[in-house]
Amino acid sequence: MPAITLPDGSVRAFDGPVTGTTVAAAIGPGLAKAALAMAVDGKVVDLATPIEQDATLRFITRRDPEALELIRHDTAHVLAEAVQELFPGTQVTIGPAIENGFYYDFARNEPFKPEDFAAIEAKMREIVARNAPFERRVVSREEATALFRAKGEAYKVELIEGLPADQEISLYSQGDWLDLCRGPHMRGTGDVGTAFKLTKVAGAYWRGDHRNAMLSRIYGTAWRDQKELDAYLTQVEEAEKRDHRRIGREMGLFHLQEEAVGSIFWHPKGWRLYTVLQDYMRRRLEAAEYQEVRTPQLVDRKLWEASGHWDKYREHMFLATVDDESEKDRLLALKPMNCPCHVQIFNHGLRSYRELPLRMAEFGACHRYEPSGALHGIMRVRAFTQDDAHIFCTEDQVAAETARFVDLLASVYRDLGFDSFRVKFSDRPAQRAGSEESWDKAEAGLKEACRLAGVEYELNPGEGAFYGPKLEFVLRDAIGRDWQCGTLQVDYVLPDRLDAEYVAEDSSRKRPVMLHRAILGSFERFLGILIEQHAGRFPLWLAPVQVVIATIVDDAVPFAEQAAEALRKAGIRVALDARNEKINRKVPDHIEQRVPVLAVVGRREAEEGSLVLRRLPGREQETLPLADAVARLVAEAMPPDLRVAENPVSAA
RNA sequence: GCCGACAUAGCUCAGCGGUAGAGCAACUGAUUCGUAAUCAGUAGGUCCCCAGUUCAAUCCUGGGUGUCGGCACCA
Repeated sequence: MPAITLPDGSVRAFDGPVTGTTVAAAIGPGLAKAALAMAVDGKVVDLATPIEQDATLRFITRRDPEALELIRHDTAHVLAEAVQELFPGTQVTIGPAIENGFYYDFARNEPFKPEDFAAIEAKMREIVARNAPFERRVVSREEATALFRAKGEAYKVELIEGLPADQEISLYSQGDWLDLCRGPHMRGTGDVGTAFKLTKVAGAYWRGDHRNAMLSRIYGTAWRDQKELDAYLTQVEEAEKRDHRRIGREMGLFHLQEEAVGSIFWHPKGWRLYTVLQDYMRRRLEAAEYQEVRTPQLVDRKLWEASGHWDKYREHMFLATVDDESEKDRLLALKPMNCPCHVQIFNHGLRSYRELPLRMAEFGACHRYEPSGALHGIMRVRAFTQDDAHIFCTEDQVAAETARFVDLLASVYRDLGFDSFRVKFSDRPAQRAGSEESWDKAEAGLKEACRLAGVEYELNPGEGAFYGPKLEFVLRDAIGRDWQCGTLQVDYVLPDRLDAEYVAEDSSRKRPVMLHRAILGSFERFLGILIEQHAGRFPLWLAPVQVVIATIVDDAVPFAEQAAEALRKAGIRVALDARNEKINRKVPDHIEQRVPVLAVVGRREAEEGSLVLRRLPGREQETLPLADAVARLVAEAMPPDLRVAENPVSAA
């Protein structure tokens, strides 16, 4: 006699087990029509699932948040049926709902092509129109295996065999077609609707393992209705407009070419942006009591053998030799990391415990031979510069240094326009250096440090560095994408391998602990993120060109030059546009170039010695005497770390 | 690295088995103009590279390189 509690608190009793379909019908025809699935005691299940005991029940309609996942999952099933109807012999594997859509992986000798989409989508619409009910059936393991084996679905057989012994095996059919699936599903294929679109094909390894067969994956997007689909497609277009590669080209920041794959040619404007960021970081590090160093690019393999890189990461390292008989036995490697070199500086001379914690920073230029398929604009390159530092400290200092670092990192992110970040804790990976005891110690130490620093994290098992556990700091950008930037890694291994030591208070020799840490990660990657975050319209203090002075007539040029000089002397990055073009033309040109401030000078301004300031792409403008304009812009362009506090503490 | 697509002027793109075209940009000239693209003219190409097929290849075939979308990788 189940008593069913509805979201409004009302209770309905039934004589025996009832399905959601029955309950919905009992409540009203409108609901019966709208209910796609239901949440029983919070768990989403098919509407046709019998409810046998007292429960709370909530119906899921198209407007509920859960509907999207159901729609997408069902669309994946419809896709799979369509594909098997059109391309006999294709095997199905898995097809989950994902953010914004779904995919389905198929095993087929010939991969699908985008040209196939039109036919597949047409068939999908046909299947949706059939509105075959999704019917769930629980079968025995043997029955399921035999069924899929008979259909020649080797991957499904493998999936079934991999399921835990106690797991129920369910099949979902839609008309004549059927799939191994956990569910839940909506009532029938008609509930999918028509707001879906196949978006791309891609290869994907079976079970995500590169040693396995390559499957053919079809991606799609699916929404409640056409309006949502259109909105999504528009949003994708907008995201493309922020692509750092596109903006980099449009603003003339950098370029890439095949003679230096994975390395960036920074153009003057791009390099200005880079150095502005670097100058800022340098000030922050100095204020946080780091000492900056610079270490070699080319280092003998001996050091990499000692550090352990030669063993574990040789295939990612660029090697260099000299074509000279006397050098024939020397093999150099471009550094992929800075840490071994920093230990060399630490080791140069006897260190005292009094020097710890010793924070050694370097804007370290590194080279790594990344797989060709991983390269992506300036975000994933083979030559990059880390805002790297290593903190040599005692075990007791790890917690305080972690807290200190997290404070610095949070403040830097805030200054750069990112208000929140997530922290992931990555523990020991399969391939690693160091003893189990040292890993136990390092992991426990870092967790304790997080606790003391008040850092909340999510666990990221098996993703630590080969020498130690790490914290990863993940930023979310303006359009909701996540970027892993900062990192903090605890390392007991490298000091040992490279024999770092200091003289302790009791005059014994002790090993320091090393904390590897970065805030931006790499300048290249971070600048890519920053470009996309701001869509190229940087805050004034970061903009490569802060002000353009645009003239209206030639008579205004001498004063415009004078004004440019005044701004330049005041530290403003200014350019003069004295082209023989109308102001009507200059305005859109500089909007496209994402110049933050346009200063217009016509005959009138030249005569009275003023500037008309206009914040692009806005339309408002104000006229100021030159000196006032300079003062105003200087104040506004001040980097956040140099700004005078809003409410300065008065001197005692 | 793997699967697929793509590579034509600085940029965006069109084109065709008979050695290429537009718009914008560039350059020259005219215009001196008041806030979202002034007018006219000129110049600009190894059609990614290397082979092959063909009387003839930018186009067809094969190989390579790079880029793009995924997958895998990311110390």
